[in-house]
Order: sequence, then structure tokens, then C-alpha cells
Amino acid sequence: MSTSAKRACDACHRRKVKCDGGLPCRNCSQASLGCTFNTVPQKKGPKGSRAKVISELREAQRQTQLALKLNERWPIPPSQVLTPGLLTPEIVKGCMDFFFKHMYPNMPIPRREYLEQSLGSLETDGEAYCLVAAFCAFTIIQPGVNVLGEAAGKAAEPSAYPAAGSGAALLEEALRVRRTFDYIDNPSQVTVTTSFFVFGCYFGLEKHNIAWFYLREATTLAQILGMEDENTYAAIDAGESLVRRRLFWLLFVTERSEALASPWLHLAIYR
DNA sequence: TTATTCGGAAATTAAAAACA
DNA sequence: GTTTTTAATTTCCGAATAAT
Repeated sequence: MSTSAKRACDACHRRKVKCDGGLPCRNCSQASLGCTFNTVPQKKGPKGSRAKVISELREAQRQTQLALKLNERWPIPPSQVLTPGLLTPEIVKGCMDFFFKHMYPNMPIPRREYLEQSLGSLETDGEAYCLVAAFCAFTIIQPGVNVLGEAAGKAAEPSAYPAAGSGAALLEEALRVRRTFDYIDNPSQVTVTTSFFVFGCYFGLEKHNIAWFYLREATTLAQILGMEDENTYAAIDAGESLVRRRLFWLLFVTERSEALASPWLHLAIYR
């Protein structure tokens, strides 16, 4: 590794090139530039308290404790509660590919990373399971969607499980598993998102009364979470807070314009 | 082909924390 | 007090792009 100049001249610094430290330096001479050292270097090193890492660790531990407590209060659904062969990795993959390609621009929730992460814990995390099921149901229920066909670049093949690939079956599964834990008393952003997808499913199935019921449920859960309160955004990281904000406005817009919701939803649905 | 730009890895530096 | 850890800042490599 070559030795660094004790200080690069203003031009070399700006150009991000190695300065030989001469007066003028070789780069400045070649470029016919005045070789100056006018900029005052900033003070290096940390400023203020360095307790940031400790705070981060504390927060991480707090979140873990919280998750453990929630699990105590929401018994993890035993795997036999989940219908085997219904929410297959192929279905989830196909739905994610379709959703993030065609629908995400108009409905930028949830985060793809969250869904991908959830795949590893579907059997132990009831909330995640319900969200993924509702998400897939919503995607499949859109008219003209052939999730497996698009994912494989060919026509969908009949699955071993008769209801696999059926949006209605996945919707029913999400709602059934959801009833096994108390999501109303302990809502989270995931709960709200799930209710929103359930609303979208019923809307797609043309069951408008039930759809509005779940939209109201999503809004009420959002209210319980204080999503309208700007202070609740400060404590979470930027990516999470962005999705939270989007979700809030999605609910706000959808609820405030029930009459407009129909064309809006279908706008989101068709590309 | 040569010159220029610039993202970002590596090096440098200094403040805070840990240790003796 | 000295040493270690951490974070802010600088340097400049090298890939991408523009100019010739």
C-alpha cells in the first residue's frame, strides 16, 4: 500500500486523486491549476457522547424481551393448526414476484424483505403466517392473475393440494389461524397490514360489505397503534417508518374515498 | 486511446470508554 | 495515568464515463 500524502491539496481533494504534496503538486501542474491548501480540515473523531452503541444494544434487547412477552400472550399456533400444503413456497414466491412487479408501485406495502424474512418463521410466528397468507390471497384474487404461471413462465399446473393456489382458500386460512390468537388487544403494524389485505381480498371477491368491515378494522387497529401520531415514528428506523407512513396514508385515502376506492384499487391491480 | 469523475474502501485521527 | 474502542473524516484506488 502506497503512503498517503499528509495532506492533499484543494484540487486533488476535490478530484479524489492522489496528491504528491508538492508545491505545486504534479496533478495541479499537469492541469494548469493553482495548487492551494485553503480548505480548513474538519476535526476528526467522534463528537459528543459515544453511548450510541449501548443505546442500540439496549433497544435490541428491549425488542427481544417484548417479542418474548408477546409470544407468551399470543401462544404460537401449533403447526397442526396450519393447513399443510396450502401456503407453499412456490405460491409465496409467485405472489411476491407478481405483486412487486405489477402492484407494488401503486400499493407500496409491505416490505419485500419482511416477507422474505417471514418465510423462515411461518410455523412459529402466527402473525407472519397470517400476513403472508392474506398477502398471497390478495394477489391471487386479482382478476386475471395466474401467479404460478407467471412465476414459471408457463401455465399453472394443478397442485397436489386441491385448494393450493386458490385465493379464497388462503384467505380463509389467514382468518382461521388469526382467530387462534388475540390480535385485537395486541395489534402491530403487521396486524394492520393483514387486515388491509383481507379488505382487499373481499373487495376483489366483490363482497363489499365484508370488505368495508375489514377496512374499518384496519383503521381501528391503526388508531390503537397511534399511527396518526407523528411521535410514534421517531423511535423506529427509517425504512420501517416509511412503510408505516405509507400504510397510514393508504388507509386514510381508501377510507376517505370509499366511492373512489373501487377505481383506485383496480388501478393498483392492473399493472 | 486518454482524461475525468466519483463511489466507496482503507487509512488516519481524535474523542470516549475501559482498564491498571 | 495508558490503552483500547469507536466514529468522524480524509485520502485516493479503480471502475465508469466522457472527451478526443
